[in-house]
Amino acid sequence: MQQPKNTHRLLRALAKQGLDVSYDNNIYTVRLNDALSEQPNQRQELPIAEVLLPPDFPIEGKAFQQLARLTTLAHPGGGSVTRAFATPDFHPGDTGVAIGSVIQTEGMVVPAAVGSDINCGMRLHTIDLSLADFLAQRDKFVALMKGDYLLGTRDITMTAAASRGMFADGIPGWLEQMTKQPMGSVARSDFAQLWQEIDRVQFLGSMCGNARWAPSELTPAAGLVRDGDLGTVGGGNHFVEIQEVIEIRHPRLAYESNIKVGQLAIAIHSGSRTVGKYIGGMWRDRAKAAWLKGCPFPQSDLFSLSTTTHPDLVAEYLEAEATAANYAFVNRLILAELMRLRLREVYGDIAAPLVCDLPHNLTFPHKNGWIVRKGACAAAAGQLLITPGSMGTPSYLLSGLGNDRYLNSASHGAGRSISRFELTRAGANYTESDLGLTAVDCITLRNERRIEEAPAAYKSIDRVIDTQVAAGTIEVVAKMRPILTFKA
DNA sequence: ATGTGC
Repeated sequence: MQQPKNTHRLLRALAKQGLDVSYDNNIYTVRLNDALSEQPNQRQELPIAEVLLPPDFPIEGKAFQQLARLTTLAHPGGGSVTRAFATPDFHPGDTGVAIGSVIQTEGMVVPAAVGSDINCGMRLHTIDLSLADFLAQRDKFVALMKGDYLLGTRDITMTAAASRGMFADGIPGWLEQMTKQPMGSVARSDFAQLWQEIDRVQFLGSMCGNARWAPSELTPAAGLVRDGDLGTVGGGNHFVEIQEVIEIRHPRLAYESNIKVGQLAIAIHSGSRTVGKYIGGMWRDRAKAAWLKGCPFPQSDLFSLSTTTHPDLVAEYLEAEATAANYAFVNRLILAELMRLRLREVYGDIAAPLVCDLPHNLTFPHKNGWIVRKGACAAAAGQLLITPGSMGTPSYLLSGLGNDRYLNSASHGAGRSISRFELTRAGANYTESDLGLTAVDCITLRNERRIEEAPAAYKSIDRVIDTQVAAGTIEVVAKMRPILTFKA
């Protein structure tokens, strides 16, 4: 495929900034000139970043710049990025890391690359309920959900032992204590079913028992803990949604997950809320404080921790990250549970089994080092993953193909094309129909949130998926359309 | 991402 003419000028502009970008068959290859590298003159050959992007997608210079910088990170005491890749939904990030970046590291971890939104991820359940039956009592359901999600009347109370179990061992640690002593909004949950569903939570096993590190502020020694964050979706592109399966493309995998055309589903996009912000922020600062004296700071402010010079801090960071990740796994479980309990209240004793739950913002162990996925899913062979569209557009259930060239990774969303700032700045006069909002059934208390996340602010999810199918990183299992969205 | 912010 030829590089389109309109990108020529942009590529030349990037070259002037020190970025050499070449294009071939949907793949942009990015190199940094030595002057812009984080380690000028220190490394013979810098790793190359590849970006999987359809030729007609807008090239965002800032995102390319951020990816290139991330790719050249190295620790003066040992450790470096060895490979990098970006998914088609990649776009600039606020903290110097483009969303959709994937880096492979050896001998170091990069807390600031994971950032605050530790274990942001997706969860999908099917619901045994027809669309007609759902819509018949939609308003009653919405009224109940407004209480849970938007007005904060939910009650997430647990023993200190359950809270400690959650941080240390995630869902199993929390369930063990909650099964003994059910309380709060989830007391009526079917705990036997929650135990059975644990196997469908991806990567949870690597977290269990790894989170020995938890700040005492988060883990009271005794008494009852009333958690204000658990069971809340959070802002930005986070949501809870009722969807309808509209297309099956992989019948066997769909069948194995109880997915049929016309099937309703619950999709949840949320993370570790303020716990991740607290732990991510703390470790960004700790990595900076531990930087070797006399060594120049990285221009990007992305400080790594080296296993050569600070093995104890690397281990402690991974434990801290697991602490927040476990919190996020339980948060998504509780969000699903609140939804499931409300559905049962309105529609009777309907089943809503878990299909999968997966992180897309985390440090994953890989060979002798790690793969950091910042807004990207693991896509090992046969692994289910979800790429949600923007508000009002379809989501995809996918299966990984284990494509090592692209670091076994896939997109986590459609990718923003218009910034939140641009959409809400004074003088911006977008109408609801300009933004594609008129046909979206979204329940939220603040209309600015709908505008910031409008369909028109995002790239085409269909193109994002098609590009990856063509590249051989994923196959499509099913496609879902949104029926009803809840946002904070 | 974050009860957002120098």
